[in-house]
Amino acid sequence: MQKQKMSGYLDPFLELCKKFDLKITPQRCAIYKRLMQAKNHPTADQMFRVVKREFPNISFDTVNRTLMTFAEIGLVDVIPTEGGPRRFDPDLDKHHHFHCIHCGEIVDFTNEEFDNLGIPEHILEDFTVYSKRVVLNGVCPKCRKKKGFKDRNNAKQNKNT
Amino acid sequence: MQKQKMSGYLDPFLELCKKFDLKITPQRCAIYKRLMQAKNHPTADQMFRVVKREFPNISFDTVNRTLMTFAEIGLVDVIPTEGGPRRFDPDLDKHHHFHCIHCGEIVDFTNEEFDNLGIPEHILEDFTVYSKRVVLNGVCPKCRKKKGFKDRNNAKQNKNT
DNA sequence: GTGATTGCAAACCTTTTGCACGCCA
DNA sequence: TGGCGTGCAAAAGGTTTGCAATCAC
Repeated sequence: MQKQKMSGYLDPFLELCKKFDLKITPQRCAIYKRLMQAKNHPTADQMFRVVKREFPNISFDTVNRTLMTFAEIGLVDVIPTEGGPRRFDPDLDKHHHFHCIHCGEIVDFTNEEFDNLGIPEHILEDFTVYSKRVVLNGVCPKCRKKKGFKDRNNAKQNKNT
Repeated sequence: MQKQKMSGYLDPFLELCKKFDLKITPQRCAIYKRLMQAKNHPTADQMFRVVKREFPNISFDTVNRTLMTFAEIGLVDVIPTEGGPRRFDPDLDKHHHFHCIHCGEIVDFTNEEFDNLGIPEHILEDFTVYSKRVVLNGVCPKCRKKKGFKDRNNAKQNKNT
């Protein structure tokens, strides 16, 4: 009966599995379920810890491999990061990223102007484009407030005062 | 005399070092020099191999740490990647990235419309923005041509024919 | 002279790979 | 039943850290 109650939100997942000839396993279902609830671009390890709570026997590899599989079939996005562990983005709606070069945090934001950007013709001729995103780099509010924060554009401010 | 000949292109680098109280070491100069000649977003390891040719004693760590230092002072960009080694972008001019989800290649392109995008007011209020970049995700021409390439939007195309 | 920088080595973290067993279709 | 998927373990790859020696200022 659990299965029937859950079938609703699992539908798009089941469909996609069928489409790509992926077997429907309890592990994959659990990972999908938690993924849809996830906020803030979880890493494979974070997902592992969450899923492990209701699926104690699951291995990290399964979670990691499953997430990669999900990425391949377009169920999640893999977020480019600057060196740290891979991050997955379950939010497939249009949104953009602000990346803090200080703490590494990635903050989502939405913006219609960015959404409506056209993709240049000469790109479309040669490339198949799946997604488009504006990425801002800088310093987030939290880091800006930190004592001793050195603004890149204001180096040696102390010396010049 | 070598030093005098080279002082020209090193000038902006020397200035920046002074600005941030960084000591000017032969290692840093060599890395900077090669970095400015680099194409295609080198990794720390690639930079290490190149610099090593004219500076056989240099260690990987020095190259890696120096590149991170350069990134901190805004001399290079760190390119977000999806899992592989960190990549550095010495091209600070406005440009945008196409990322191939198949081979991982990052292709630069320029686009005026993208360059002229404004940054939303509500972002500017809370965040300090250093750079803005449009990132496209998809499949590059090389991968598209590969035999057996599966279009994400056309799974099971063989079965449906 | 002094503190930043370098080179070396080990530690650490994450991802990848190989393989036997088990489960879904 | 057959083959994909899982779990375990080891390996690989890349980055970070600690420290002593060295070098720029």
